[in-house]
Amino acid sequence: MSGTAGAGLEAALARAEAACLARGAQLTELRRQVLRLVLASPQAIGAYALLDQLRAERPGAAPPTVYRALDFLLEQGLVHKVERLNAFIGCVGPEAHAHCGHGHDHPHQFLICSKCGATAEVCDDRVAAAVAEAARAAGFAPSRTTVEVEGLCAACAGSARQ
Amino acid sequence: MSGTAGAGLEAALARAEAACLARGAQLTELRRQVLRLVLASPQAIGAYALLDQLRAERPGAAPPTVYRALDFLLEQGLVHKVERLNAFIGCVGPEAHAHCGHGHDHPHQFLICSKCGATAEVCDDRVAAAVAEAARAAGFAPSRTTVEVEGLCAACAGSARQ
DNA sequence: GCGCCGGGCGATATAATGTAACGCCGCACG
DNA sequence: CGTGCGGCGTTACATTATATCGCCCGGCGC
Repeated sequence: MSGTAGAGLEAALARAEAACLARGAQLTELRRQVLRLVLASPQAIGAYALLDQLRAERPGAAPPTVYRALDFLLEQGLVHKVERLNAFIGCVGPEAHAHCGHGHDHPHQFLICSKCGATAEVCDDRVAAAVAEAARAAGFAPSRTTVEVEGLCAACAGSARQ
Repeated sequence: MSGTAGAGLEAALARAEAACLARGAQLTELRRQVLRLVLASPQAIGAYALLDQLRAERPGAAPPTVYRALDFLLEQGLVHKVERLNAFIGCVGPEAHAHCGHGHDHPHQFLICSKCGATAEVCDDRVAAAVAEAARAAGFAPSRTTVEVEGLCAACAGSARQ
């Protein structure tokens, strides 16, 4: 369900490069490698799984190596963290959201399948609006919002009698 | 902001007891102790902080001690986990929500103040509905939902220039 | 009574996730 | 040059969570 296939991956990396360039941020080789791994993963991937894969290209890699790269990618909105899974997932692409009027810090929600583990990112403005309004009603000034829904994805719900 | 004060704490424990009884679950002494500590905390509290406090009454306590109790309390809906903080917070009370038509697995959202750390639980049906609808639109069958908003609470936003 | 069984828990060990701190290196800038 | 700063290697450590084994105790059937 997730995971950016083949050529799409290269395109996504190119877009990421451009986005960073436009903002004066440097997508270094290490960061690009980590981003590639995250994007290539069909599911949300943990930092240490990422680390294992990274070591194929970069034998000396240690936890800080991958966490620093992830921090950068998170700041740039190129990946998101799925809190419920303590795992990371590539963002569909900030510019993919540009068309709906959002910047690189766009609102997003996750749908996490408890059966197959697939995690889909959706971008529903009504959810974002409802959350923002509920917060304001409580006198709260929101900065960042996490919405994660666990359940059964269409494929799993359809293909299985439980 | 959070934290069930004095007499309210005892009342909440009594209600928890009754809720468990009604469902055939046993609120043992250990579980009651842990619940009391969670409810008494003014903020969301980590498992290990809980463990430290628990050891005052129960010197031999170890991580599994507190995690097992927390698992039970989570299942019973007596506490919630705040994923962004890896911490736990007492539920306002399932029956406090009974009046708005929800069971012990009621929808809820958290407002987490980045300045003072206070975490407030709110229960907004419009948010829940928007999330449920967005999920259904994607062919997704939701079971459990996490909504956590980080930002500035009314007190911190009001009292501070920054 | 006696034995069995299951839940709750003590206790030890270990896994998984995340950070702090130090220092090197390369590069831009004066 | 020298100076500063960002990126990264490296070591050590902190924090969060789980696996496993085994005891005890209470209920239940015989």
